[in-house]
Amino acid sequence: MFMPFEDKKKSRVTLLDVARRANVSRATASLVIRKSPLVGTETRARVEEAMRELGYVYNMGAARLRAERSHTVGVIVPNLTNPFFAELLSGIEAGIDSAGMVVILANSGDLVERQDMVMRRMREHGVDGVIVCPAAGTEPAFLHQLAEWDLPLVQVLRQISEEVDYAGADYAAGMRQAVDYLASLGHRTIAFAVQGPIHSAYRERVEGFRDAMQSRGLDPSMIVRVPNQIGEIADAAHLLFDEREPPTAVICFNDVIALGLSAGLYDRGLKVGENFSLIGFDDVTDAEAMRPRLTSVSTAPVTIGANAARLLLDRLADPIRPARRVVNETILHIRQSCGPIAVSA
Amino acid sequence: MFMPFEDKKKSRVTLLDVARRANVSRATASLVIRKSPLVGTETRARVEEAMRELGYVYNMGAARLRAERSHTVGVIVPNLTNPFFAELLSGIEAGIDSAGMVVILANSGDLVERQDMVMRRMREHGVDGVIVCPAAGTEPAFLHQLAEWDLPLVQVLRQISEEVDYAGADYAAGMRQAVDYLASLGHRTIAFAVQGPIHSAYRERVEGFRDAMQSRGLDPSMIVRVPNQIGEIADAAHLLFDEREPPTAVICFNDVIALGLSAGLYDRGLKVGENFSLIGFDDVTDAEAMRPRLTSVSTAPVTIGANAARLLLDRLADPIRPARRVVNETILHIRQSCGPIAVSA
DNA sequence: AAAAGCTTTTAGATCGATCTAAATGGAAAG
DNA sequence: CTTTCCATTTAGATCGATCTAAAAGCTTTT
Repeated sequence: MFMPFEDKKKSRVTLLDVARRANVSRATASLVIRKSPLVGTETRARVEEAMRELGYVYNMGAARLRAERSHTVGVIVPNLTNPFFAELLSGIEAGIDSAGMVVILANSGDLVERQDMVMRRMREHGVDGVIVCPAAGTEPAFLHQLAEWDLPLVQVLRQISEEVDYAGADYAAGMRQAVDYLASLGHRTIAFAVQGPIHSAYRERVEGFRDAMQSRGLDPSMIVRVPNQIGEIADAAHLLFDEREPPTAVICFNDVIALGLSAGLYDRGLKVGENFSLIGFDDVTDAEAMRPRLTSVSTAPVTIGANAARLLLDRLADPIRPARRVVNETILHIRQSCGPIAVSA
Repeated sequence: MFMPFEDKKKSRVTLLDVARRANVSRATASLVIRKSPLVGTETRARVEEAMRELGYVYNMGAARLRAERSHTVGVIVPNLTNPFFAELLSGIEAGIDSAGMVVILANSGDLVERQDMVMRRMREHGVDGVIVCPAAGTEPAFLHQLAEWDLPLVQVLRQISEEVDYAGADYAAGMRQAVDYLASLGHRTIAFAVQGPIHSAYRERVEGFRDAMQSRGLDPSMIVRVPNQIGEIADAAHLLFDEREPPTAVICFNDVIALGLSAGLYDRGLKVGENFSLIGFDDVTDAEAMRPRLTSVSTAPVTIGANAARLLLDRLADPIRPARRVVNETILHIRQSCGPIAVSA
């Protein structure tokens, strides 16, 4: 807190200053910092005391130069304003932080060129590894390039290459849960409302929907694209009823769509949960606060983030172990936005 | 992309390698990287060519050690799962990124001890400056300490010290806008629903509410605390009606509360916008998707983040200029959640 | 032809840690 | 009393850039 021996305007306190004050060598002081078992108890105490007295601050930059370890992890997300990614980031940050490392954050804007740029920056900053939710359109070559450069890497949420660690959720199973639930309520014509750029998580959800529908003998072709702006989604609800045979239920690609469509259905005088059924995906915190409360497939983004952090830390500990996939189970959180077909008809 | 002369398993390409290949000295190569006007055009081209051929990657860590500049900015937020902070972060990241610097992110969890810890880590990593939304209960001494350490600092959203740069919004004016609007609709008994830890932004809103109410001769004492968990807010709506004289309108501390109370009022059979009026604060993207659409005071978190980034960059350029405050105007975004008192009565 | 004034290039020290390989001191073994 | 062994400690090189101050090439002026 106070630094009696520091000259205010003078340069920072270095390890050498600490060493001198504790009557040891620079090397010994360095060992103390790194908690080496080599130093004697009495010496260690003296050095620690000196550090405190001088208000010493470790210079990570200098250490990194020599030790080739920066205690820094790059995190690249395609979007920060979406609460889903914010929760993901929160999980990653907590995991990385608890390992004594820090997160260097970057936003790719879901653009591969920006992603290239940002990745270069990460390399320049000497990150020990990178957790990336790959921008839509990322080539597998991109990830392999990084592996070539010996940069430990974890993919999160979206999967580009099988040969690289991956943390995500079982979107296809989540879709099956949603379809099964609606089918058990008697629904036969079910729409799927989608949005945004095409990437692996998108395809997994679409294919999960198709498979689940087909395996029950239902028509899986009613896939409707809605606008990306949340305010415009409500006005797109009419798209559902332009179909030959209008659906009695809709599954949404994410909760944002569910929120928007819920408003749009309300505007059309439909009562969600009574004469129309709606299922969201992701189960963000708002789902609980909607009326009717939104039934949603929970993908637990914070947990996925924590898994990604774990994967990266493990990878740093063992760079040659084969690639691993950690796929989180989804949970269908049943609330009030779905009802039996009988009532709808 | 390809590195014909690199030995795969061999150590990284350094500036010296580049210099040798271009037949110049290390110093000249360094000048090229830093875009110094001193080097001749022909030489510059030769060096850049060599960098490309060797697949050279700048080592920021080494540069920082010598130059005392890390091109790194620390950002400390109290919470990442709240979409409001995510949007703020998005604005900060964009601003910092456009200056060619990167963001080191940390989460204080709104705890001063964690904030101390995290701040130490930032210093160890040699950040050039810090943007912090101070944890509730942060002492002014904490910020002054950092100034003492010559660590450029910007406060964002919450204001602890007048002597440190600050970016925020004019919460008090926002409250006045809300109160004035409701008063113009004829409301006389207006409640204020609050939540969360006490900090400057909290106090500014509460005081703004009090002042605005008092200056119109209205009773400003109906301040109700609701739970922090969004799912529990709806059930707390009854608190509003436990008052001696139940309010006809409520202003919410933030949109999360508005969303929750809207649900709670719905559960009680009240029609928001018809026989009860509701105003949110922050105008997050969800406001547009609620039904009825939420009238809310916009605080534009992305803009505040951009302002904070600007302030820090300016401060880095001129460390001795006096502290500045950038306070964003709020805008009352009128939608459908408020109605005239006549209908309510 | 020498001096002066540019522009461009460079050798070598330097930042603050870690690492290697060797030195030191004391206890145990011969 | 010397030798061996173990636990500590250390001097000095090193990481890869930047910085300083001076040198090397050019023109232009005297």
